[in-house]
Amino acid sequence: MAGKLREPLRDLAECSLPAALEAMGERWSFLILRAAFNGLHHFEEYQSELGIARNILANRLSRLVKHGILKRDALPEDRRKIVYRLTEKGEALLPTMLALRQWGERWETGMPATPVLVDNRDKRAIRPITVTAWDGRPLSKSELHWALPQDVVQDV
Amino acid sequence: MAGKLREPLRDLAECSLPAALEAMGERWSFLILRAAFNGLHHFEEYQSELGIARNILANRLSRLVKHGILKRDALPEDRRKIVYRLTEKGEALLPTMLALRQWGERWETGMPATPVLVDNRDKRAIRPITVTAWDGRPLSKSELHWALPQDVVQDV
DNA sequence: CAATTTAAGTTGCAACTAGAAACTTATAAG
DNA sequence: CTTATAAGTTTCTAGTTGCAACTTAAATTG
Repeated sequence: MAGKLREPLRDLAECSLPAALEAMGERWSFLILRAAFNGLHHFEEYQSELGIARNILANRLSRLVKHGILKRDALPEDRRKIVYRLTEKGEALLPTMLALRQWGERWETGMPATPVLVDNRDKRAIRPITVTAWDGRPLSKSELHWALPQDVVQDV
Repeated sequence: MAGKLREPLRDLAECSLPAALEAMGERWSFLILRAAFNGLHHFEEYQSELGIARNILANRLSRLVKHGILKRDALPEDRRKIVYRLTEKGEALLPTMLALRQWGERWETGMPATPVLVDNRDKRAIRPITVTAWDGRPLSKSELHWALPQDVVQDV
């Protein structure tokens, strides 16, 4: 049975992927989030940098805020200026965003990553996002199978 | 400068993330891909399992085929039956899909993963998808910064 | 082999969503 | 107190989604 990569799915709808997509919305949400990871904070910055329509941007920002991915605050020194900042929940999307970007690099654009994300300690680029074993080994599809939680060896 | 997670972006449009999203399309494409990872292969399987409209399904499948994420073949023994199978490029989306699903588990549904992906060798669940250092250490946001490729210590 | 069933789509049409551009509102600066 | 700026909202058109019914080609049944 090992090596067969088929999830024993009861109900595809009862899964966290649709829930995640519900929160993210779609295409523009990913691009807004990416811009947020890159330090953009203001409506006009997103608008001019992404070239998104203002109404769609307003809609997506409020959706992301509603889902707790971004938080919205007016600056005390100039209350016209609204700062959008990633919450902890929003920052937790970094692996997803990087995985998707790396896939695009490898399979769509063929471009090497630039700029790259670097580990402060050893000053080396991060390792590509992969599925890894408990001990850190990268795993390929043939080394994996799906199982129910109760059938899995528990962490220590 | 360390600890500042801001990508020095020249042009947000020249990035692999939009390219990846262009290939994926949107919400339904993720859900179709997920179903494909779970061993679904036929039009009617996707249709009844996902509850997607037939025209949208046809549209998304042909988009995924056009982008080389799925391949489409008629079975020799019954040429009515079309099999959609993940290509190597499609399988390369597994880390992205898992990362997004894990995020949904942690931050949206709160449900523990079930079923889980297991390493054939040690029979343990895979480690959550994270950003990892060259040597396999998981890295948090504060341990990372963006840099240009030429400024990064090269692999060996 | 004609009549029926099945798998995989298409087509038609109403409802919804995206997008460009002009307009509004609240605050701040001169 | 007039003008400028940031962040939206409105309006209107064009495109997309989704349901239901229809088509097409291949297989199965009588």
